[in-house]
Amino acid sequence: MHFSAQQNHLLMSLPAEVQKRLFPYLKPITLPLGKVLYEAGEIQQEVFFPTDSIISLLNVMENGASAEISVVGNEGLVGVSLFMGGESTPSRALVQSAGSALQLSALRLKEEFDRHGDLLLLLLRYTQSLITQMAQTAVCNRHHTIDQQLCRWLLLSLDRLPGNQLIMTQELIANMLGVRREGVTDAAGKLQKLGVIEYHRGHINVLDRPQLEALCCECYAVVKKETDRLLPWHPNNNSG
Amino acid sequence: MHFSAQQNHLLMSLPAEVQKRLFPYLKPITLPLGKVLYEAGEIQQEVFFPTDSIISLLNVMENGASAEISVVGNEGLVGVSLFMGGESTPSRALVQSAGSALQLSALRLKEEFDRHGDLLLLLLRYTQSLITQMAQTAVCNRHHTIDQQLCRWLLLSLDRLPGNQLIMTQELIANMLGVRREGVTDAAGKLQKLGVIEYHRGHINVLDRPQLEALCCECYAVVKKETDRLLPWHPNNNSG
DNA sequence: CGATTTATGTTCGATAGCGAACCGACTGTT
DNA sequence: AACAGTCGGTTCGCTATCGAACATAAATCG
Repeated sequence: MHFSAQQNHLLMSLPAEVQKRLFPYLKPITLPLGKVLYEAGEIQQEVFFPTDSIISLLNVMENGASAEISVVGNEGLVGVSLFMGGESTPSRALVQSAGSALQLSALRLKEEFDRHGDLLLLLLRYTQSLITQMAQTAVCNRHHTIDQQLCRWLLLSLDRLPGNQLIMTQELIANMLGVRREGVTDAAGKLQKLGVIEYHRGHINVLDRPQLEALCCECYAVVKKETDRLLPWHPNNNSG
Repeated sequence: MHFSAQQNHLLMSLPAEVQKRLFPYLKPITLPLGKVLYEAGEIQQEVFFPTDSIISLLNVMENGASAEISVVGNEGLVGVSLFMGGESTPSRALVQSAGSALQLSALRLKEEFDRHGDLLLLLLRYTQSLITQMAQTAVCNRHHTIDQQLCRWLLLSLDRLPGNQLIMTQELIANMLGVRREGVTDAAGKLQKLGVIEYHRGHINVLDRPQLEALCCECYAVVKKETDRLLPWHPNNNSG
């Protein structure tokens, strides 16, 4: 295995045979914060398997207001519309946490997908977990306070990061949640007073994850439970 | 063709060969308002192709509050998790407008799906259009007023109905949108004053659809445009 | 027919979040 | 060391929506 220790769960779940075919075409890339992997409506030429980066899928409105509809980390891939058949989507994919990813051309992905083997089954299940996340985001946007949503968002990010620190300003979080920056300042202030997090100029440390989960709405748990069900993470432990 | 004139677009788009295989197994059923096609988390045994009914996919929260995440009419099918691989989903499918549908057993659907032919391609594209709808619902919930959302909801329903009338109380609409009934009363009252709609105890008549579209947020158009792109509706006009 | 249920209308106060403006403090640069 | 830019904190008034309670009229049913 010639890639870094931080790997992508989807890729690692595949049988050795599929890996052998795909891995030569995976191109490691680094993704800086804020990079746009694809714009709404743009024909996508590649998919991206994050390894230690986090990508947000955002819907952007005419007036520029935005809202995150799902998050992708090393449990998934960016670009499902390629194999779903649409080739593009009305959302934007934005790097939310800098890091690395493995890039694969649309051509190679489809070649393997069209073999109708393990990759197809895996990617369809992954897509269903994305659907779950979007649906729950819709509900959360309707019913929950900024405070709760911030907790959800922190937990989703934390799950996709190695440590307890996020590099993320309140302004950026506000864009993701589709709320004002002041609203995030307020919510984050409360969490800091409670000792749940600690932050300083774009660095957020989560100090008490259990309490964060307690303060969160049910949406995080619903998504997590369903994702774990759909994608029980068992690396295909082939050493070859 | 031995079914009623009102047909399902997905089924009609399939090549004659696939239709020949599937149609013998389609079971016509009638769906009364309020019927639950499946409950959250329940293993699904059938999929449903609405012909002149409308089904809402709802996420229901612990406290009973709900929100519609997408709508399915004769352009689609209910039960994507069957072929996506999850077998169940955390949402509920509820009959929003009484009518008919064609029911197909999971077994038969999967049999055809696993041939990796036209049905697979079609259903994946349809699933992508569902994803679009959910994503836009999330954004709409975040950024738009009840007034705008009611317009969106009316348009989505109208597109899936033959005439201009909806059988639907304000209470039920409120459940779909995840808002209070009073909010819907208010919004509907405004639309009636403007002469856009006319309603009376559970019956809503849309009088001025162009104006309804003008009052609506962009979300309706985004979803419609993308759905038309993904599923250009060309019936396979075989007379056999 | 009268009684009950259902659908809609109205009001009241409370509150979450918005938009705009402004400040101060920290950071990195030259 | 001075500066500009970034990040976070605070304030004000405003509006959409909520929660609750109650009113009215139409539909349904005994």
